[in-house]
Amino acid sequence: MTHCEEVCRSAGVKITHQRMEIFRHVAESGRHPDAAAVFRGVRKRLPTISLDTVYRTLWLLTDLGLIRTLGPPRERARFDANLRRHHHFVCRRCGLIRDFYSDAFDELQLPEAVATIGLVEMTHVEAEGVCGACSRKQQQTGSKTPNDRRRS
Amino acid sequence: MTHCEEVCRSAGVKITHQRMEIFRHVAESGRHPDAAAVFRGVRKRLPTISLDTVYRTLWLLTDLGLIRTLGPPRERARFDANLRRHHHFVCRRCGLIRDFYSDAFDELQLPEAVATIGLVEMTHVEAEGVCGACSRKQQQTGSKTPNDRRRS
DNA sequence: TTTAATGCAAAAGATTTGCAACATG
DNA sequence: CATGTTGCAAATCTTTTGCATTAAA
Repeated sequence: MTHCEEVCRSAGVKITHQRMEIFRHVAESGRHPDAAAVFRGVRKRLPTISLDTVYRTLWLLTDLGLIRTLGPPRERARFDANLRRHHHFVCRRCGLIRDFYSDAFDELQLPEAVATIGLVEMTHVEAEGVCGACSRKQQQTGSKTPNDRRRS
Repeated sequence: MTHCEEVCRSAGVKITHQRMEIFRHVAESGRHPDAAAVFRGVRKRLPTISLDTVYRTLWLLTDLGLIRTLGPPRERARFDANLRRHHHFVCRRCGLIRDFYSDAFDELQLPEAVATIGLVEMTHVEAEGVCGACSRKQQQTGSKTPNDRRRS
């Protein structure tokens, strides 16, 4: 939080109420919100904030290195203020992402073949599955035809 | 390809020209195209195909288990016809995704803490970096102000 | 021929941009 | 007070849906 202010100051970027609340929301919610989720959260404290300010600020904080994005660039981004090395659990049903840690994973050696694709800057493990909440909720209502399942 | 036809047939799903071309494009392009990319590719052979057919078909093929999606659900999906267990290299600049294989990664043991989050169905490693093409192209033009970098 | 699938057009979402009003330093 | 930032509205882009037409079985 203070770190955020320092970085902004030394980058010559103004410290506004909006920016601080947006950073705080990403940092405090252990979740990995997308822009819309940040907007909903921040609006509770700053009811007049606009969605475009949220977008602009999230990308600004990313450029300042205060937060990072998850997933490939140019896609609906999720933001993460956890800069420690970590790994992700991703829920297939609801998209929830939670961090976890593993020294073993941190020490993984990439196969040489990867070097031919590009220069790897970091690696992390994605564990896909169904989160507790989702597996409690939907106990498989039994969809017969394939199309039933499309984008709930 | 024939496998695709068999699965469609036994699911009572009609085998159309569009469906076969869409599957072929995802399967043959080693890339992991999103819907728009599939549309562009398939349009070369089927100039009258519509984007919504591409969307509907991609989700249908996913439901049939013929392809799978990458990334969290409900977000701009990328599709992958490689059903072998594999891992991904993701380019930070252009979003390119390439598969690679590693027995060591396949044998990873998850820390127990993950079990409290949810039920893991599979894990894979994401290696982030810059692909060959991108590192050749942009040799850092030297952006000073942070905002220069926003969504190239 | 019957039913499912397609293509079109419009609707619904998500994200970005131009500009006048406003707040920070 | 000067400039960078915000909020609004409109523009773009992505994805989904309703419906008449077409094609597969």
